Amino acid sequence: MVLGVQERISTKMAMLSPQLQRAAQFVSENPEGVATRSLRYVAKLTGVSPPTFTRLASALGYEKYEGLRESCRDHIMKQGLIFAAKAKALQEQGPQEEREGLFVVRQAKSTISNINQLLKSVNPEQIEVAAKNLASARKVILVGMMSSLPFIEYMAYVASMGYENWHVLGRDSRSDTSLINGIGQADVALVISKAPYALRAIKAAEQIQNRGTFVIGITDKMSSPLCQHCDSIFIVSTETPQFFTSHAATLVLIESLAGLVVSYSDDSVSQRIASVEATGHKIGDYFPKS
Amino acid sequence: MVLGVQERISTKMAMLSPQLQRAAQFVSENPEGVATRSLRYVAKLTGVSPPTFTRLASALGYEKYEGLRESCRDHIMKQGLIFAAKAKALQEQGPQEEREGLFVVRQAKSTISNINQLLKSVNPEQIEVAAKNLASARKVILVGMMSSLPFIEYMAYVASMGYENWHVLGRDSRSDTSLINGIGQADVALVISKAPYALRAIKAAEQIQNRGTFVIGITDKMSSPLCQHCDSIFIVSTETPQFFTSHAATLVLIESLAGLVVSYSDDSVSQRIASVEATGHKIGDYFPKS
DNA sequence: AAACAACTGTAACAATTGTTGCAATTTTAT
DNA sequence: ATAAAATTGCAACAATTGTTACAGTTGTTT
Repeated sequence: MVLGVQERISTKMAMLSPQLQRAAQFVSENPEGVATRSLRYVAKLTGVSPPTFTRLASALGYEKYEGLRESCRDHIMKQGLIFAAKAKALQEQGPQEEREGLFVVRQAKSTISNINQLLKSVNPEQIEVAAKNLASARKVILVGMMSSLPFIEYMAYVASMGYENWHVLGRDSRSDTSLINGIGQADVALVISKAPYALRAIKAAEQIQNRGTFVIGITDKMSSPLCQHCDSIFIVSTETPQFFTSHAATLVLIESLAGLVVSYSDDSVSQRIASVEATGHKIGDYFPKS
Repeated sequence: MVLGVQERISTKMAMLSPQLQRAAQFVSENPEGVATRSLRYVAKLTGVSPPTFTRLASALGYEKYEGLRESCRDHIMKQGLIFAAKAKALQEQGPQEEREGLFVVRQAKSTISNINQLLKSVNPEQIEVAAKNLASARKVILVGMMSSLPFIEYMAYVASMGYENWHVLGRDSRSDTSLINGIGQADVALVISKAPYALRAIKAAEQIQNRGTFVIGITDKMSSPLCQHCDSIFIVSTETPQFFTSHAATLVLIESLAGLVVSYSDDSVSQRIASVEATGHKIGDYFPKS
């Protein structure tokens, strides 16, 4: 079988010179451009000299540049065919269709619809207020169990780059009690709970609120037991035609919150974020030069 | 508004000379060909002399042949944007981009665009194959560090309801080594790594692949260092206008994968999922009557 | 520190491109 | 039937294309 452009690039990318990598990345991201425009034009667009692309072609195992271009043509033709099938699938949308290949399309569709619903139902001001609260809190408690825990941990990870006072509750039960005992009115909690609602998350929200702490909740329905223990509640749908529920729309809200929190913080926070990443590079946590 | 190729052809087709009609028909049926190949090549394919196409261009109201070609390029690009039409509905939100209250909207917009790109670029068959591999693997190793870890853990959580042979690598470094040593050709690994790429994730993928294990990768660019250590790679964009990157589109892919894996499993798996949840209710993990 | 190899842009190149003038052919009008 | 008009392909053209040899630069090794 003949290899496609993308395969060739992903295999050989590592052993290419800097400029060739730059060219390769462009080809990988704009195969239509390579297929439809001239070498010189593409070179100018990439900010690389024309010969670089001739060299890239032979580095990828093509005899001439025309070979690479031919591969790009193939790529867009194939994509067009696959795409036609996807588009048709999207139109059909009949519930009788159990075709497995269109799984992603269905998932994507329901996610987009969930996101739209989030936008319609949510009050921008409410997000602002929540973000301001989180940014100015003495301590932030993040609560999430079961399927919600990963998203709480994602939030914690993002926050950990800029803040040191964000804590996750739910990782292990022993430390949880002491954490709850230490909080008060100056603190803020963010709780995520989706059906089926983890009892511990609801109980935790209740206890935290009883201590006078401001509780922000993210759940899936107004009828969720979480609602009654929150000072600010966000409803995000998790509906899918699939077996499992989808948390993608929730993630959009979380990412928005995280972004806003940073924007409400002092410069010291953004500086800390930058330095954390720089340190990571120095220590060798990250892959060099990307 | 500027007219497209197809419109121009359909309006003027009747008043064209025989040869020009022949050429026009070809253009109408193969706009990709016109966009990607040379005039002379297209002429030979159509069985018409080269000048005919130059004349067709001016007959259709283009200044030069390049104008016609440019129109064909547009036509190709448009195809990829059918899904993006959905996103257009969001843009009616207005151009007051600077307002902070629209943070969610911007986040939502870029997420939807990322999802669209996922649909465009991903091959349904490839997902099917990956899911089948995961479903039939002796052992599944999940790898993710830094910001990707929460999503790996989410996948692990979902899988844990139906399978017992899924393991997360990266929670602590000690158990990792022994885990890697125990794997072989019958196993499958799923690795997620986004820029900045965690060195440990890349190294892990490398080691795992060296042991003959099938490696499925999810990353953000073809130029990612993860690519070269994967047997199957998915590219999902994380672009946002914001400071942080967005993992929402990645989550859509993960959720699709998870759903497909279950659909490829025996009934025993779905039964197990049901019983796990039932047990959870009995033990009191979950909030009653939901 | 010197010698080496690898990388990359400049400039000249041969090939190929799109275009146009012209002549041969067909069509239309008288 | 004849002339005029329109259509079409051939061939020569200028422009642009992809390629290659060369030289300056870089970073590496001895």
